[in-house]
Amino acid sequence: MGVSLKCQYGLRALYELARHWGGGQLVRIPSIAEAQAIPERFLENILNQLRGGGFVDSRRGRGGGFVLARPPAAITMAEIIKFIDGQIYDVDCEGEHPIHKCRFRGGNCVFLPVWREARQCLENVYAAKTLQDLLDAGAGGSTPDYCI
Amino acid sequence: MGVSLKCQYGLRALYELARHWGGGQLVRIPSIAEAQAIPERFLENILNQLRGGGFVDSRRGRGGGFVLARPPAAITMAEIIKFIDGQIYDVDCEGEHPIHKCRFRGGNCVFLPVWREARQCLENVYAAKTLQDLLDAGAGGSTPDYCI
DNA sequence: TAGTACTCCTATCGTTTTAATTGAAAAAAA
DNA sequence: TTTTTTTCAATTAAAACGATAGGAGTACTA
Repeated sequence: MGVSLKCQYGLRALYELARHWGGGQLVRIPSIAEAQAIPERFLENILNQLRGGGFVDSRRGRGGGFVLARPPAAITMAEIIKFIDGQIYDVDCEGEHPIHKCRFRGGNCVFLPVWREARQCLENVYAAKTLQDLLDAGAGGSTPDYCI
Repeated sequence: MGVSLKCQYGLRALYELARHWGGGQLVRIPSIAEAQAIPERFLENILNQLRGGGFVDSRRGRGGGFVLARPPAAITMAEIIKFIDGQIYDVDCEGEHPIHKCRFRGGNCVFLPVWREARQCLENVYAAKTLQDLLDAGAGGSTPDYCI
């Protein structure tokens, strides 16, 4: 009903990579998994998926690991959530259910504008938050951030 | 990831009842189900639940049916969604997963403020929309509104 | 060039949630 | 008493989600 746990894991993983962004240093899966409390094998899947989306690069073999493919300031939460969950907020008449396609009923749906407004609202929030912003927000804290 | 289908049905049903609000006239389940394209027996469950929440009143037997328990202007989408889905937007560190209780980690969670902002944003949107507002919005349309 | 430490890929599994169905039982009017 | 309607409780069906598993591939090291 909000952001899936998988997506939260993805965000946390990317945040962790952002923390090691300086110097292009590679971070290994077990390291990320431990730091952010993510099931290791599951994280593997997620990072793999993120790699396909151009969010991270990886190197195999000894000394391998993952790096952010772009600078933290160039990656927004909106992108990440859309990529992993498919969409930020999914309530629309253009859904799976044929009957809900009110787009084809003359545009008279009473709820459609509301869903649109809601979705837009969330998009604005998430589009305004880059990994760099999170990094800056976290810099003030004293203890490591194990939470999403 | 947004509003559950059940909840959308609930909203549509209440909207339909709002349309018949004048004169306190009772509306039968098959009538609502047909008008809003909702599975009849499923709608039964939903209306029953809404009855428990004080959203609708009902009368059994011949000539029975459902009525809105309060005027349309006194029912917001936020209330309805919270009642049926449990919450409007559920991404928080105070989740089921013990590790996510960052509330107890000194309040240093980087994501928590973002989730809060997102949730608040949605709440504002839905709290501002009463059934009466939807009614007004729908009044301009020419064809009946079968969509949520 | 063999070994080893890692990532990569794809498939599957189990649980939970959600959506929907079913079969009666109670109430109220005719 | 018969019909029409809601009410209640339980069950099934389907989908989404979270997680797991096994092996294949790649790069470094000695």
